[in-house]
Amino acid sequence: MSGAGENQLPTHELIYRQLRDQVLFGDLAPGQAVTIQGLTDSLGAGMTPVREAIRRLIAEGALEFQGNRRVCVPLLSADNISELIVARQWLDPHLALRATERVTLDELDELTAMDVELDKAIGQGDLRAYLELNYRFHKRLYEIAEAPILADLADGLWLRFGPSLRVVCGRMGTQNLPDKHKDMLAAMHARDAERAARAIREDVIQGMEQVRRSFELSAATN
Amino acid sequence: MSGAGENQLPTHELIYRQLRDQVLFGDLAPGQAVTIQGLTDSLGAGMTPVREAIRRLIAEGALEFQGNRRVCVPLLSADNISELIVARQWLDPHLALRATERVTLDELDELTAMDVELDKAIGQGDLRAYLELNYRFHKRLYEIAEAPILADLADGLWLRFGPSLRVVCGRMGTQNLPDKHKDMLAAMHARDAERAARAIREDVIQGMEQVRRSFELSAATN
DNA sequence: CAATGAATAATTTGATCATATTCTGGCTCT
DNA sequence: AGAGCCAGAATATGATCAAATTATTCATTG
Repeated sequence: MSGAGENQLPTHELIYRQLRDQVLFGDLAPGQAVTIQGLTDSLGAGMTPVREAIRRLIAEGALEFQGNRRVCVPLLSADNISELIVARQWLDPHLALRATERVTLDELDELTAMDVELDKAIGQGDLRAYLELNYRFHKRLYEIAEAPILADLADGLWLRFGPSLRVVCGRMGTQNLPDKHKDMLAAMHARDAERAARAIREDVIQGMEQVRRSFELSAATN
Repeated sequence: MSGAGENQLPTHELIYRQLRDQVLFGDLAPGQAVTIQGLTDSLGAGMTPVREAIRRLIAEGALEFQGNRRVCVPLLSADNISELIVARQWLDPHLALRATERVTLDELDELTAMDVELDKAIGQGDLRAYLELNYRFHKRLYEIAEAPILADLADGLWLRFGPSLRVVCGRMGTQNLPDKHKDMLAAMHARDAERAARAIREDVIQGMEQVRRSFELSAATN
């Protein structure tokens, strides 16, 4: 068991992760078409792995299959956004509560370090870094909650609003981005699960309502 | 435009649906291995469509990828079951509440008819029919709620406990299966959304706790 | 005569399959 | 029991066929 020269992941897994990140961090715009042949070219892989990655992302709601045989990045409706808000408003606090009951001091340090990085990204106006770090912060929280099924559900929601989030943040700049993480980390330190859950709930609401407002604005101007 | 000889669905979609039903209604036992070549033989399709169907089901949590290149039907742990109970206890009542606000009289008749069929299946001890009708009843409710994302989440949970549910019901017989549907239908008729939500919550708890108890028993005897 | 529209041709893209290659797991032999 | 070999299954590629969208042409009309 060297652990060093371990086999690399299969191609379809790599393609999946690349495409997933592109959706999650808004490299693909909402409504944009995704073609198999386009990806075989741009990612330099055969069609079988690409097909599998696309099917997976469709199943997760990250991509949309359009009746005919076209695939695209979903364009959210106002109702969709409301649903996402409702779902996250329940899932995220629930997971934060569980995480507070289970978190170790090492993990708290880890989360704190991530939040420092996050602040740095906001300060530098680095949108991509903000999106990535913010996601990883929440994702780490899901893991600590030790509820793999609920974590899967919460994780899947990010894929659905990722593209829209990028658009919204691109318009508003990185200054007034939500970050209630400090409240939450303090609550976790104090082992006050209820307060941690409340803090996360506010973080979620603040971020998601921004998406909703931005959507309503763009709907009005169009 | 005859509309008669419309094009049949693509093979990968057909394979997906067949496999999905097999998982959902317990034709595949928990822990059972699922091989690509086995399916190409038994379903008479090429490997590409089979691969795509399997990836999709893995993404939905209906199948499990086991590190190496093996795939199997997931074996639930006690913690997994607790998570599923928590998730359904929130999702199903929420969707029932929305459905009550939107349901038409025709749809109520439709649900009532399904429940009659369900009673018939229970009376005849037809387990497969019970599982299928019970699923379709809840699924129809999800559709009526007009919340596609939340419905997707709820729908995905069925795939996770489908195999275990079959095992449990097989052990207990069809007599004391949960069916709080009559309470719920009455509440929907009266447009009492809160009561409908409570009824569904009891239905869910009753069914899922049975799974949990059965799991604990089998864990104790093993 | 210019412009619009339908019908058809051409190109692009998706779906499926057959085949080659690689890796895992079991079995045997020492 | 441990190392190496063998069988079988999964991964990945490219070719082939089918479908859909786009481009083009021609006829008809104002």
